Amino acid sequence: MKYNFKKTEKKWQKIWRDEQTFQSEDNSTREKYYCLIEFPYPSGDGLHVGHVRSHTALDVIARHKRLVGKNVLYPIGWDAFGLPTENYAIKTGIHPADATRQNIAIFKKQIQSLGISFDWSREINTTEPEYYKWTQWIFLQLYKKGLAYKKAMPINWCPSCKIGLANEEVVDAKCERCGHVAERKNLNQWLLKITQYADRLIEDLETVDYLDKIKTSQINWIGRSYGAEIDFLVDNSNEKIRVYTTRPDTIFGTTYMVLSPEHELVEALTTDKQRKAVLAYQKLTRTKSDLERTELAKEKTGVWTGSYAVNPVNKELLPIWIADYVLSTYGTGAIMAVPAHDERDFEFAKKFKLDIKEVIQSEQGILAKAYIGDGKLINSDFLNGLEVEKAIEAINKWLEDNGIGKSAKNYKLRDWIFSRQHYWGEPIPIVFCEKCGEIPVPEDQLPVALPMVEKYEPTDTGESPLADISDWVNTTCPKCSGPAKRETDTMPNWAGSSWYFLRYIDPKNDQSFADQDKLKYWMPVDLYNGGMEHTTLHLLYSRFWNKFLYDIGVVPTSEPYQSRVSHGMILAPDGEKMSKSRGNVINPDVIVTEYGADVLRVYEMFIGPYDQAVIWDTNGIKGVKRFLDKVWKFENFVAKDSEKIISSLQQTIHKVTKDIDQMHFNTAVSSLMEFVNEIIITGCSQDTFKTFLILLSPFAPHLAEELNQKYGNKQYVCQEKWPKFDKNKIKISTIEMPIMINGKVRQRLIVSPDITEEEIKKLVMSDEKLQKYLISKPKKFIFVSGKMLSIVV
RNA sequence: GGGCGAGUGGCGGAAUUGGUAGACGCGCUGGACUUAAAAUCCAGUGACUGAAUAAGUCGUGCGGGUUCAAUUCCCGCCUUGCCCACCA
Repeated sequence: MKYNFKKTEKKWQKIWRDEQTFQSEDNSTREKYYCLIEFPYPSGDGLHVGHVRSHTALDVIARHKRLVGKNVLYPIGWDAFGLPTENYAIKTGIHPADATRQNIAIFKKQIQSLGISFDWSREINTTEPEYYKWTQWIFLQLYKKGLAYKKAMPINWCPSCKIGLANEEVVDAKCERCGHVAERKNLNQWLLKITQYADRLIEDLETVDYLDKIKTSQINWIGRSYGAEIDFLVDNSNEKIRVYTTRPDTIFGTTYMVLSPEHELVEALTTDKQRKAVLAYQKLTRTKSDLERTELAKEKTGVWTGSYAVNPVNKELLPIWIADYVLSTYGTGAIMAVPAHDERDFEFAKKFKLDIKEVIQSEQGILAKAYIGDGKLINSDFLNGLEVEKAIEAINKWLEDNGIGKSAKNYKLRDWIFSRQHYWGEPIPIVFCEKCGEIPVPEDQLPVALPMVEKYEPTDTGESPLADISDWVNTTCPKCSGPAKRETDTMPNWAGSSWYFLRYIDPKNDQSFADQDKLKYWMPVDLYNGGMEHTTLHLLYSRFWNKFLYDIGVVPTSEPYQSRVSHGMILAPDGEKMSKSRGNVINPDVIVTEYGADVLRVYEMFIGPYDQAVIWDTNGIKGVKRFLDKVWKFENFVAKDSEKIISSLQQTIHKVTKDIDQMHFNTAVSSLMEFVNEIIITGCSQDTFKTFLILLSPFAPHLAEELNQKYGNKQYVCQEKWPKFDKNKIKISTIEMPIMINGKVRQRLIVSPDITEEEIKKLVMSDEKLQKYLISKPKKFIFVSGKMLSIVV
């Protein structure tokens, strides 16, 4: 009888749903296992085969953990605020809330057709007031602790999306969303002080188990460096310039100073003679987009202010320049330039014919390029003869003793720009009162709900569309009850996803974001999977929020995720990224309809190493279908298993268990295939076949359940016990042992696996084929028990 | 320019405390079944020499090295993917 996958898959999905088979227990004495998949953004495009890959992979793990007796939490929800939905609303007039609802319904149906064992009773949605009430609540806690503040600042501005962008959202100087070149614009923005957590975000990585490349990318993004801050007095003036440098040891090599064009001292330091040039340069850099600045990076530009600074160590006069290769947002926005030992300074000095003074001994001629390596200090007075490391210690002490500077550290990480001038996001719960100023909305008035509107178009002024809704904007001050206005900025996409893993633990709680006892039981997340594209930002932001919540005593662990893994992308058959515009998208629904969910699941697990990018191959699906058909049609049952089958079963148990643990799903599937190929030939007992069905069930749950039932098991496969590997049951009577002569395999002998060296030598000496190689006397035997024999003649 | 990773049959890929390279799957070739096709089943399938299921040579990006033995370890290159790029 042919396997009716459509009927069977529907049948089991209904049973699982009706009986709530995969619901996690909150008050359990069993050991917990929390596995988390990044919740999808319910876009209008529907589910992607990439979603299927990661959701299935963690489903295999979740199902396996249940079978070994763990209380598993494997939840799903929707990260539904965001620009695409808002843009869709602008285009079609459909309210974002309606569009979101529709998209979620589609995603949900698609995911459910795959038989993923999510606990649907915990489904969450970041756009529901019951959810974002708590996102706003967390913001208020940050605000209370002084970690949220408003500041006028130049932001990256996308003139196409009409939205402020965080540094992280500017890619190649372009808007991450639409690709339009980003500009600079001054706006009042909310910021979160993530920089205050920079050190802990680096150091606590030692306590978690992430892939090394993920840890590295977190560390690089934070970009901590150690150096010194040094004050340089300005000649004929009371002003002083503070610089940050990682190489204070080279201070005697300073030949000029550079301020960023935006630096606050520029105006005071500019002489009348230079004023015109300086103003022109400032204007030029202001209008330059980031892209132009990047593209022109090779060519250094700058202008002299007309002033000089005094080098504190030797009183030399140093001309003060402004140049846009010095960034206003990093360090102090000013540098001491040491062209002999810094590539950028060298380039600048060459172009403007400034002095180059060598202070580190090197073999190379300094005229060709800057020397940035180690060596002994020269031309540096009291530092002469010291190695770089020692010299840094010495100069730091000198600076401190003389009150001129001190050692310091710096980060590339900036505070997180948290404002967005858009409609479809969480309103920031702050009001502005004419009398009382900036007032947080009291917690009992949360959520500050998004008002229903007809128009979502962002304004050209940069204000949020919410600013146009006077009914909503005008409110009363929670403190004095006088007239007040609401904050009209909304939160970025990253807000709701920064804490969703906590909400799954207690999704219906209306007293707090989650119950403390439940949090203590479930946290931290044991396994977190997501794409590489989120390993810097989302991971950093959510770790920051969790640490903050830990500090105020409302979550039990400092780190939210015990381990983090990432999946590779699925590329289209042409080797390109799947995209609508290329027309090479594979729709998972089509595969499910044609072959069934189990085939799609097993195929995606078999397609290649989980952490690597793979190319979709429609032919590969046929192979998986053949495999599952063979399992369905299997009927070569025998009363008693052969020794060979008993051993093979144990080896398969061992391999599949190990591979699931290590996320080597492709080789787990291939060992299941090998086992089936074997029992088709030799036959196996029904018990052995049932054990095999348990091994298969995480990958092809519907088929495994159906066959399990067919062979009379009342209990579902998903409620069985995972078989235990028993090494003692493996009995191998003979092996093929290769005999190597001078490094080449010349013969293979069938022998017992525990043959001794003496016995195998005897066999070799009497072997006909080997005689011609053994005419000259063997010098050396290397015998690896149970593996091989190597002979040197 | 910097950081991390990857290069194995016609294709996706397997194998690393150094120990039979090419598991498993696709594709391909031949055969069985069929009026025919699809599906299914059986056999074969790294390259080369060879009538050969005799024997042998070569073979894991390229060039060296260590070793009885290297896809695996070391040195030097090439190619390619991803991430970050004026961070003082």
